[in-house]
Amino acid sequence: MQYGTRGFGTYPEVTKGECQENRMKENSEVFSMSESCPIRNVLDRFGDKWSILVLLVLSDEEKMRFNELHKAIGDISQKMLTVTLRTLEADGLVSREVFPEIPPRVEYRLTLLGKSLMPHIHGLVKWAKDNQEVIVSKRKQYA
Amino acid sequence: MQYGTRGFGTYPEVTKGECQENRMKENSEVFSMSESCPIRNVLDRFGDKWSILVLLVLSDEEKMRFNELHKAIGDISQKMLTVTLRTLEADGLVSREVFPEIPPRVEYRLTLLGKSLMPHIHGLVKWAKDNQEVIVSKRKQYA
DNA sequence: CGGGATCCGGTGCGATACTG
DNA sequence: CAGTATCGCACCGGATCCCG
Repeated sequence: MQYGTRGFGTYPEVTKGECQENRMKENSEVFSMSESCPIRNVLDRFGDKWSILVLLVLSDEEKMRFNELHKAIGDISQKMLTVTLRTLEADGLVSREVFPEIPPRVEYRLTLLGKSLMPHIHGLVKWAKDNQEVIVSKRKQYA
Repeated sequence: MQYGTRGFGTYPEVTKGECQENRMKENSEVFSMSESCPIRNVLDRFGDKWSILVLLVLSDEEKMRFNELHKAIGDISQKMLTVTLRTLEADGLVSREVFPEIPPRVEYRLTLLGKSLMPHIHGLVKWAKDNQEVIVSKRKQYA
């Protein structure tokens, strides 16, 4: 996540099909547009292990504390929860509010940007629910 | 991908919020439902580096050969393209048709199941296109 | 052409311990 | 409570070689 250019960033090229900037003749080399390729940006962001899960959990509580998130997800380490939340914060998907109390309290919630993403995530999740049995059985019968 | 239970599989628990099977009182231990948790299944499947990209490329050509895919994506290694295609095939999202010719020809295309997933992927991609500039700038201004 | 097999480095991520 | 710091390793994925 926080390493290098973070995952996909290492791979500068884009797909011909979707990143239309460089639909040239049909030249040999597709050249780098990594920063501006939205596909790579999505995949980079959500290809990691926990982001979507954190977003999902946040999305049906609206405002959660660190340990609430931790318990809700169950098997994420503190480290990865922290890292994931920081990344989501950096991307503007999640807001982090610190209350100067003792003991400390920190509240996380989705930003508007974050909320605007959720329908698509939920779409995926719904699809997954509808089709997981088929997929699991297909996978089994696949030698 | 092909290791162990493949990525997310290693982490058996589920989220309380979405995998409703185990909304118990509020007991300490959420216990394993990995096989039946659709969220984990989605994330497991698409959390990898290339699956979505391959699906996207396939989705706007309908029928592609191995090397076409390879060129279209540009920076994927043969190995990962093979592995990704095999996984997608095992899951029933992509079909693989071998023509017994010389030189050999193999055609990949989305299955109906695969096609049914694409709207959601495209939703994500559209969101990414619409919001990437905001995100990139947010990330920069984030110390 | 469309892969499979093997080797191997970088890193994602968990476990553990410590702090304000 | 909400983290940070350090350590270690599995595993992801690229490079290379081979094969029908």
